[in-house]
Order: sequence, then C-alpha cells, then structure tokens
Amino acid sequence: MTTIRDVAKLAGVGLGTASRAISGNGVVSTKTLAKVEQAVRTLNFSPSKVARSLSSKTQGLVGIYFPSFEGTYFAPILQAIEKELREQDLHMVTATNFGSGTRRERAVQGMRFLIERQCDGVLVLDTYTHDADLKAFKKQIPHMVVVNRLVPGMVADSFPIDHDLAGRMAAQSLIELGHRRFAVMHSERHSSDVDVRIQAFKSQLQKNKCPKPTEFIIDGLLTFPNAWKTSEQIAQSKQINFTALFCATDVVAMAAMSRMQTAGIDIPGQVSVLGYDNAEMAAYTYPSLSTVHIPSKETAVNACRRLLNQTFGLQLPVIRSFQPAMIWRDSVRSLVSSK
Amino acid sequence: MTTIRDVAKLAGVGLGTASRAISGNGVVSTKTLAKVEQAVRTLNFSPSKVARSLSSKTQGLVGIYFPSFEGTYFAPILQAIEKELREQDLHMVTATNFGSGTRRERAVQGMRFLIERQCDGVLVLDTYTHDADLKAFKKQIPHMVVVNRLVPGMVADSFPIDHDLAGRMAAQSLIELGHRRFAVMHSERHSSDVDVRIQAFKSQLQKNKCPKPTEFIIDGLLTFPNAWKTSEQIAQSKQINFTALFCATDVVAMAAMSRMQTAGIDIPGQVSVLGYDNAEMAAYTYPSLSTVHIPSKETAVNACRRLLNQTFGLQLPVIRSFQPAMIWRDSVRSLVSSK
DNA sequence: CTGTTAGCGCGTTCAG
DNA sequence: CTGAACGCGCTAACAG
Repeated sequence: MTTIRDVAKLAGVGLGTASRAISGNGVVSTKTLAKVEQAVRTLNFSPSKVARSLSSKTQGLVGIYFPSFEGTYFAPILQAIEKELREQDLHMVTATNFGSGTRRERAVQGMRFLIERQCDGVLVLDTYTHDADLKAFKKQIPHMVVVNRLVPGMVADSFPIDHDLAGRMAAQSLIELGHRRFAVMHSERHSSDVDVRIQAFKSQLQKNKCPKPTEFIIDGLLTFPNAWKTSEQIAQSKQINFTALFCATDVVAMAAMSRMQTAGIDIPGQVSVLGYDNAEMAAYTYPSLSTVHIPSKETAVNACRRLLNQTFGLQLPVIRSFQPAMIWRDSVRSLVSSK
Repeated sequence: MTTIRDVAKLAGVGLGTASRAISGNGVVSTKTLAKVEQAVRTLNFSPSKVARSLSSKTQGLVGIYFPSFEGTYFAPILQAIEKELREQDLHMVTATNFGSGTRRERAVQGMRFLIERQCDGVLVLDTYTHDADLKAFKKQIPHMVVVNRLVPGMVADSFPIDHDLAGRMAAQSLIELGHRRFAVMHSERHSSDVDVRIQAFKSQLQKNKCPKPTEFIIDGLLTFPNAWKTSEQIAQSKQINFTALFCATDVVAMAAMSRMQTAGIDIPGQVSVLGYDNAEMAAYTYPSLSTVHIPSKETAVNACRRLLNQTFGLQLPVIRSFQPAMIWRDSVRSLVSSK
C-alpha cells in the first residue's frame, strides 16, 4: 500500500502539503502542486477512502431502502439514482425487504442495516414502515428523505406522489370514453398507496353516478402469479358485467390480460384494461397496455437531490411536483362514436 | 457519537478489554463481558464501521459491476446477491454501464469506480470489457470473480454459462416439434454471449439439414424498442417463409410477438416464437412465451459465494455447473401429430 | 504558502 | 485475564 506519506517524501514536501494538494482543500502553490501531482502519478497513488472517512466524518455513502429489485417498478428508479450519485462520486448501499417477520419488521431490519453502515444519508422508498418508525430512524441518521408518502413532521423531506389525483383521472378518463360499468383489481394487503388510488377511482365513479364496480381482490402482494390467479375469477365467469377493468398496477394488468385472453376474452373488444405505473414493458404487450403514467422516477430523483443537498451541501435543483398522465394505447377502447 | 472509550469508562474496564468484549476477538471473563454488554446496551453503542475498517483493512464491501438495473435480466440476480450478502452482514456497491465513450470504456469506468471504493472483492457481470481489461483489474483488486464468461488465466474465478449448449438445445427441440424453416432475431452488436447462442442455434440447424434461417438483425442493443422496430420487417412482409422464430432474449421475443400480433399475425398459428432467458414476465404474455431457461441466477449466486469464500475466508458451498432447460408454454406449436 | 502535531475510533500488541 | 500504548491513513489546526 502506498500512502500519502510516501507521496510527500517523493515530492520532497511535508505531509500536510501533500494532503492539501491531493484533496484540493486548502491552498498550495502551483509549483509544489505540480511536484505532488508528479509523485502521485509515478506512485500511482490513490488515497484511502476509509482513512479519509474516519478523519472527515463522511463516507460519501447514501443508503437506499426499497422493497425489491424485482418487478418493474424500482429498477428504473435505481438506475436513475445510481447515475445521480456517480456524477457526484458518491455511492450507495441498498437494503431490500426480506428476512423474517412481517413486512414491516423486515423493512425495519433493512433500515437498521443501513443505519449500521453509517450512511451519510438515507433514501426511503417504502410504504410498509409506520410513520413512527421513520421518525425514530430520523434521529439515528444525519439525513433522510422519503419517497411516495407524506410523513407528518417530515414534510420537507417527504416526496409524496398524488395517487388520489391519478386514481380520479383514471376513472374520469374512462368515463369520458363512454364506460359506465367497471371492475377494479387490486389488493388490500399490498400497500397504502394502492388503497389510495383505488379509493380515488371508486369515488370518482360514484361522483359520476356509475354503479359500484365489481372488485377482484388479490390475496397478498401484487405479483404476476397472484394477479393471474385472481384473474381466473373473470376468466371463468359466465358473463362479464363490466366494460372496463382498472388494475392497481401494470403488472396486475398484464397478468389479467394474459389470463383473460387465454380464456378467449377479447381485449379491448369485450373488456378494456387500464394499467397503472407505465412500466416500460406495458408498451410491448398485446394489445399494448393503456395506463396511467406515474412520475415515480422523477420524484425519486428529486428526492435524491434534496438528500444530496442536505447531506453534502450541494445546490442541485429540486422539483417537488409532478403530474400523472394518461397513456393511451390499445387495451382500452372508446365506447363513444368519434366526432 | 458514543465511542468504545465511553463504554469502557461506564463499564469500569480498560479500553482494550471493552474492545475485545465487543468485537469477540480475544478472551474476556464472563463477568467483565456482562459488565461491558450492559454498558453497550445503556449507551446504545454501535462500533464505527469506518474505524474498524481502517484498522482491520477490510470493509465488508463487495463491488458489483453489471450493465444496468433495467431490463428483465439483472434484477433477480441482484436480489439474490443482496440476500446472500446480507446473510453475512456484508454490503455491496454497484456500478452500471453509463457515462461517455464506448460501452467498453464505460464498463472500464464503472470498474474503476469500484476499485477506488476499495471493495474487498468484486463480482463482474459483463461482456463488454476485454479479457485484458479484466486481467489488469485483477491486479488492483484483492479478489474478483466473473460471471457469464471464461477468462483465460482466471478459470477458477470464472463462472461461464453454456450458451452453446442452450442454443443447440433450442434448435434441436424446435426441430423435434416438426419445424424446418426458421428465422432468428438478434443483434451483432449486443454482446458475445448472444453471438454464441445464435451461432449454436444455426449450426444445429445445419447439422439437421434445415435451410438457412432468415435473419432479422437488430441494430444496437436488445431493447424493447429496438426489437419492436426490427420486427416491422416481419409485420410488413408479404409472406412469411418460416414457421418458427428464435429470439436472442425474452425481451426481443416479447416485442416481436407484440409487433407481429399487431399486424394480425397469429402466434403460434402462423409463427411459433421461442424466447431465451426465462424472465419472470415471459409466463404472462399472450400467448405465454416458450423459452430457454438459463440458470443465470444460480450461476451468479455461486460466483458470489466463491468470492465470499476467497475474500472473507468463508466456507460456503459453491456449485459450478448448471444446465439450461426448455420451458414449453403457448407461443410454440408442434407441427407433428401427437402420438 | 508550508511543515508539524494532534486526533478520527477501533484493533492489537505488549507488559502486568 | 486486564489495561496502557501504538498504529491504520488521512484531515485539520497550528505555528512558522
């Protein structure tokens, strides 16, 4: 191992000078700077991040908690965050939701793992932990921001997503296309943001005096297999008394489409299907999936920027408000004659 | 910040004793151990990972290089690795392929990022870097293993996947179902493992005296949009002179199916489609996608175990050989009457 | 502008 | 079995 001491010796300067020259903190004359740089190059010196961390009390490390790498939801977000961090020469440590106990307990374990790693800041993408958990963590971590929820007492560090608006938009748009009889597929055991969008959807229906939607409730998480299984109910039903099915996520929508089509149900001929999230893949199903675009990536990236600003004193611009948007593709048909 | 010094003081023991009690290295009498533990608890003490790293020369950090979080390929692998590491109380730092320059250059940048972080070990999932690059890195990193390629001079640390076998299996299986006229869709600019499977597929065709397959070549990476675009060639062709299309990945297969179906082509009635990888989603397209299962996750996990054994002196079992397997679903039809 | 000194918090010698 | 001293590699504060 070659240390900064070696560099100083070779360059014929003091240790402090070498340190200043290399770290860039403090002033050094152009001449000595050149000497040090020369020595660094010949020794192929690279300063120890660990020693630097110990002394400077900062690791350049941000922790990210999220449920899972799998599925279509978190990957794009992680990719964007990774890029954001690399640009600042920072890195991240991840923790996902596994282990033993309830989902909340596992989330808490994940957070603890991050805390033990002594991250400079933590970004939380989670709906399982309770507000109280988060507030408790807040005390143990220098900085923390939360995506996709609004934590009381942490509003400046919260980056919620407006699922209420998105859910209402979904219903309203479908109604404007002439649909009146609906079904929804979701889970009451996935997460609260799912409940919000579904409630919003239903209340918008009610506001328009539509009959109550048929509900297909998935028992557990919104995974492909679970959604597939629940879709059997549609596939096997004698007759379908709705023209549009609103699914809590694109994953659910894809599984439902696949299952219904396997049973010979025509989409969108017999049933229009609307997804939610706008996963990349949704454009490449057959028929291509109409969906509600949720600005998850933008929200997460800006939360990340806020975190970096707080934690490392940066001045990155942060935007807090993004709108959902309807994405029309082929899985939804219009029941009104085009004008 | 509460240090081990505080613990020692509170417990009324020497600093060294406290250290031994807490780290578990060295012997301490049961009595003093209890005293120290008590102090740790009341102070809610947690030793500084950084200081520990500086002194012990090990961070408990493994670096993972892979092209991207996105797509269907790496997420399950990462999830499995994350689990593996958490079980050993280790964590990971990731680097993906972005930045400027060629893909190889960006990969090198990613690897450098990992090296600068002074990981104890690095796991490489990459086909862009050259063997020489990897060998150069090897000298700068304590330990390194490579997945999905066989690097000369690093065979013990290489965990290749047998794409040749998988490609031949794919062809042979399709032939046994009565197919004789084929098409393949792939890219010559994606990565070498893609070339291998396609070559193997074609050579197996030749071995069976099948006519040369029609080739649809994607210009660039094997992404949904690129595959979709290339599939236009099939969608717009007057007549289709093949009964089965072999796609280099499931992503390609999904996009191709979607595009062809949009053009009114019946799958598998007119064209059978075979994917490659066995992504989770492949079971939830319509029709569900037949594919070649590639044991990527198992291979990566075992490479990871090898790395942990080497780096941290563990004794995890590591298996080196996994077989690909055909997964039959609904996108391929048999042309032979069932016996 | 530069060199020297003193920590950062922990592990690991050594005597005792 | 225990306690005091030293060192990991670097940054920061202080004189010069």
